[in-house]
Amino acid sequence: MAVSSATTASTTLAERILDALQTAIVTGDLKPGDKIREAELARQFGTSRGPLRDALRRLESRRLVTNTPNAGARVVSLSGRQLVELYQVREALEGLTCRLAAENMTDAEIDELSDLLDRHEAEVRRKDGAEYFRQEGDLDFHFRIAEGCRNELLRTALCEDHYQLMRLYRYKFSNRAGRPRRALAEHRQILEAIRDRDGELAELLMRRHIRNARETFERHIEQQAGGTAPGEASA
Amino acid sequence: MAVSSATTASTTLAERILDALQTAIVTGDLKPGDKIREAELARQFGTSRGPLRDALRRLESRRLVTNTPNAGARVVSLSGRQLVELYQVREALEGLTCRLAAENMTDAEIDELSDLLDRHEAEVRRKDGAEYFRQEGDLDFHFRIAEGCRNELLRTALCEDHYQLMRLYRYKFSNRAGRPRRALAEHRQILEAIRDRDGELAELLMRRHIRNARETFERHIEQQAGGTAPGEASA
DNA sequence: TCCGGGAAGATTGTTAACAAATATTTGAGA
DNA sequence: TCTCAAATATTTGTTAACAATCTTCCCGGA
Repeated sequence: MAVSSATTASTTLAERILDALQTAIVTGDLKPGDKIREAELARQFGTSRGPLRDALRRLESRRLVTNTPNAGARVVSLSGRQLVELYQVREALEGLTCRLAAENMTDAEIDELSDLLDRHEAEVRRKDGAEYFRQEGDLDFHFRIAEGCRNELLRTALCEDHYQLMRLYRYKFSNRAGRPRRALAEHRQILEAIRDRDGELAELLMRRHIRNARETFERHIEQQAGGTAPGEASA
Repeated sequence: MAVSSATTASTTLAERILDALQTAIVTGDLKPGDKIREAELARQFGTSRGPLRDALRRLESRRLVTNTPNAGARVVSLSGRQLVELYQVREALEGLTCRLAAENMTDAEIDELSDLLDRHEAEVRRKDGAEYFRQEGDLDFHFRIAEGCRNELLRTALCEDHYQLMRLYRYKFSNRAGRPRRALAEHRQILEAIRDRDGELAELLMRRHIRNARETFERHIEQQAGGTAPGEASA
């Protein structure tokens, strides 16, 4: 999977469980709101509850799991409002990230980013390719930029926290026909600003890109108003 | 202590240890770079290593503790560069926060914020008061705004993560004579923008406020160039 | 039929002992 | 005296059992 970063052979058992659980959540094997029973999962992974609890605490810090004392853990379930909050924060954070990336990425990294967009363009032309793009390709672009910003705090916050949440809810986003193509065009614009080392413009374009995605999402949930908020357990 | 939020009687043992350890780190009982021995601390708290490890994982997610597998945990030790990164992120995050606060704070909250600044002004007039202000008062202002922004994601990121790190390094910041007074003036400006419900201006002023603090800090570490980076174990 | 109380069951929180890895000390050799 | 390696000691990672809490289901009463 392009986005899930390296599957490094983790040294400690808790870390391996963390990776496996995060993948299970993000790919949908565990769905938002699902109860997580420690004993059951521990048996499933062939370990004891200790390392599993350890992994759960880390997932909690990444906001992929919520825990209520003595009552247990569940896969996170965000309301529409919380998803809008996530977009608001992303707009500020990724705007900064993109400006820094324009200043700090190497020429080689920029060339690779360009290649990535070429591949995305080819994939968008095929129907299933558009599906792929919608699901993982878009985030791949953002991943690269976060890696290019040379600010470890930002990179971690985005790649390890925010983007994993976005993956979890990706099937809710950018559903409108034509959005993938438009998103790709926005990516190209951003790339050009980065290539010109125009940090100010890169920030502006990235903010607008995310604002567009948010507005698409807001229209989406407005359409099905009265219905259940996405990902929330039906009340 | 004004800043440390409520000392709620936590339900679970791990949470109580978390609070106690965070306080110990942030107040300086445990210093940056200090090794954390699980057995020793567990004995100190009168518990076993289980809940203590649990608390350590959570502190790790708040970036107050770093952990290397099989080698143990240490109190975080940020380089000058990492502190500048922290300021960069804060500028983006708190700018947004302040704009939202201008739109969403209640009139009552704004009045309380005004009272807080009055108290700070009185304290700045006394020498030791200036000291207090430099240490905790400044952050208190930022705490209130984060609580007023009505975005839970932002509030948590700032109050639970970033501000605690700032407290840890507060003795490194704003050391220049006159900075507390200037910071207080900036706070007043921000408050007025919030009272006018001028989100755009509030964001701009908050960003400038943090940028000023960062530049003060950058001059500070430039002065002692060649010396050890702040908080880093001397090489 | 609906509501509340309480016992039984399941689940999480905590503990202490064991296994594996890392740090430290000791001593031989140059 | 210094360096390197082996052995020892310390520390972290993991496990399984015990305690406390919550959830569920059943039953009696209105």
